[in-house]
Amino acid sequence: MIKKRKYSTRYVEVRSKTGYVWREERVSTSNDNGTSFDQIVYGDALTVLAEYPDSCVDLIFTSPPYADSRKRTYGGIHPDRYVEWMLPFADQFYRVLKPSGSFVLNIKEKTVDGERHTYVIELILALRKRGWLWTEEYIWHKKNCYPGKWPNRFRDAWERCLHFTKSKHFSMYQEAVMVPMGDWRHARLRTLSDTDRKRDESRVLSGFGKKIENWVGRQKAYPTNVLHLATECGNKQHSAAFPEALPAWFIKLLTKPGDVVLDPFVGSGTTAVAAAKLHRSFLGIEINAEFVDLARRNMSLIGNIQAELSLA
Amino acid sequence: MIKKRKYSTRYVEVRSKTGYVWREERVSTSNDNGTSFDQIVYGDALTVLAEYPDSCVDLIFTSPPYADSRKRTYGGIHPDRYVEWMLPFADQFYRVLKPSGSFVLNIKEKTVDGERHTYVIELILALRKRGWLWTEEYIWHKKNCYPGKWPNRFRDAWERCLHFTKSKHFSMYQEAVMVPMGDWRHARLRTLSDTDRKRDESRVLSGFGKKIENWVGRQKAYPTNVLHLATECGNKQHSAAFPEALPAWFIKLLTKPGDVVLDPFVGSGTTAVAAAKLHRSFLGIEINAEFVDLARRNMSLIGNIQAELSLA
DNA sequence: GTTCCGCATGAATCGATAG
DNA sequence: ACTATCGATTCATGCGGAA
Repeated sequence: MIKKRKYSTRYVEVRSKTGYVWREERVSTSNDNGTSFDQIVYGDALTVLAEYPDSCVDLIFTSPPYADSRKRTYGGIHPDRYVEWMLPFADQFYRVLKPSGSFVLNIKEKTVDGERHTYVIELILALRKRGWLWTEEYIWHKKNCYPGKWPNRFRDAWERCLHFTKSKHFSMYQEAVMVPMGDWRHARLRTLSDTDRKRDESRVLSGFGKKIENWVGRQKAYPTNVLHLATECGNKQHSAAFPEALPAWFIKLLTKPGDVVLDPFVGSGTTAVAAAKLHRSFLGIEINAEFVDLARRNMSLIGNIQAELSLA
Repeated sequence: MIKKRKYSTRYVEVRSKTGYVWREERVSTSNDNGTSFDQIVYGDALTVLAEYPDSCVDLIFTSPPYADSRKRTYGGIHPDRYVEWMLPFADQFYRVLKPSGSFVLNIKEKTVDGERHTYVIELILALRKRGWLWTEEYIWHKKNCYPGKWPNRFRDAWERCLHFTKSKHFSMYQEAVMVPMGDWRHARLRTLSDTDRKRDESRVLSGFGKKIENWVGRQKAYPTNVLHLATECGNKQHSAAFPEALPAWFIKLLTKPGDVVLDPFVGSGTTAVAAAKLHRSFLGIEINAEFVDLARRNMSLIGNIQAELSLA
C-alpha cells in the first residue's frame, strides 16, 4: 500500500551573499512507511517523526542544538528551559525506536555565570522518568579543543555521549569497533594511515611463522568508553559539530548493515554521511533550510565518491 | 594562645593475621587551630571536622567511599541513600573551607541493574542547593583501566573529578601544571602567519608585541580538563583508589606551598602523601583503623625518603 | 610518491563596555 | 541592576602546496 506523498509549501529565510532572502520550500508532510528513509527531510523533527510508525529505527545518534548557541539557526534555547524543550522530541524518539535500539546523545553543558550549567544532568534524570534507561556515558575526548585561557578553568576538551536504551537487552556489535592492540589511543579511528599499515605488515612479515599466528591472534582489543577523536577543522564551509568518526563509531557498534539510523537534528549531515558510507539506511531531519541544502550536497558528494570507487 | 589538646579513648576492630581483634585507639577531639594539621586522624570526618574552625582549609580533595562497595571498610552506602549520606559531610566541608578554596570530588557512578545509577548527578544538584558552585568537571582518563568484557558495555576508563568552589573567584595556579607543547610549534616559531599577524593587530594598538614574544618563546602549554593518568599498578597491599598523580595535580593547581589540604576519607593516605611531598600542610581523616595504620605507615615512608633526600 | 611545512580554524569563555 | 556585544586569549589538527 503506497500512500501519495503530501507536501506543503512554506517560505524560509535563507542567507545569501548580500544578506537574507526568502525562498519557497516544499516540505514533505507524509511518508511512505518504509520507503521514506535515505533522505534528508526538511522540517521540524517533532512533526516529521509523527508521520513515522512505531519501532522503525535502530539507532538515533544526534547532537542537539546546544543551549543558547547557534542563535541564528535554532533560536537559542535558554539553558533553564532546555529540558522542557527536549522532552517532546525524546518522546517521539522513544516511539520510533525499536525495543532493541539505542539513542546516543552527544551533548555538553555550557558555562553560565562562571559555573557549569545543570541542564544536561537534569535532562538525564528527566529522560529516565520518561522510560529511558541511562545505560552508559561515553566520553569523547576532543584532542584539538578550542584554545583559550581563563583565570578559573582550562580548555574544555571533552563532551558526553549519553547512551540511552529502551531495554537492558539491546543490540550491540562489539567486534565491529575493535582496535589494534597496544597503544590504541594513538590509533586513528578514522583510517589507519598507510605508514602505520606498512609498519604493521613489516613487523608481521619479519617474524617467524609461528609467531605471526600469535601476533595476529592478539591484534585487536575491545576499546573502552573513552573515545579519542579530533574535531575536523578543514576548509569546509560548515563547521561540523563533530567528526564523522564519532557517529561512525556508534553506528558500527550499535547497528548492522541495512539498519536504520536517525539523526533528528542532522545539521550538515555528518551522521547521514557516516551511515551511508557504512551501508546503513538513514533518516536526517533538519529544520534549517540552509543546513538541509548543505546536508544534501554532502550526501551527493558521497554518492560520487562511491561511484568512483566502484569504477576503480 | 595554645589550648591543651584533648583525647578520647575508643576501642576499634582491627584485622590481624587470624581475624579481627579489638585495639585501644587514642582519638584527638580538639585541635590547636593551626598546629593540628599534618596528621592522619582516626575518626569520623563529621565529628573530627566539627572540632576545626571555619575557613582553615585551602583544598579538599577526596574520593569518598563508593556506593555499595568496600562494604567491609565503610559499610557500603546504598546508592539510593548516597546523597543524604554525603550532604552532612559536604556541609562540614563548606564550613572549614576558605572562601578562596576548592573542593574536588573524585567519583564515578556504579552500574546498578544494567544502568548507570544517578546518585552522582543527583549529588551535584544537591550540593548546588547547599551553596556549592559546580565550577568544572574534570575527566580522569584511566589509561590502563581494569580489564573485562560485558555484553552491553566496554571497560570503564574514566572517572569524574568534580570541582566545587564557594566563590567564582577562587585560587588557581595554572602555571604549576603546564605541560610541554606539541611538536607543531617548531614550524610556528619560524614565521608568524598572516592570520596571526591580523589577529594581533588589535593587540598592537594597546600592548604591542610583548605578548607575541612571550608566546613565541613558550615551551609549555596549559593543559585541558582531561587528565591522562595511568592507575598505579604497584604491588601495594592496598589498592589505592587513585594514583598519587591525581591529587598531586589538583594540589599543584589549587594550592601553594604551605597551604592546607584536607582529605576526609583519606584511605591509604595517597592525598596526604602527595600533599606532604609538595610541601603542603595536610589533614587526613579515616574512620577505618586498618587504613589509619596504613596511611601513617605510608606517611612515615615519605618522611624517610625526605630525610634521605636532605642528607644527599 | 613521500615528507615537510605553512596555516586557517574551531559547538569556548571571561571581563569590560555599551545600551 | 541587568542584558547584549565585543575584544582578548590560545593550541592541536588536517589540509594543501612545496621540497
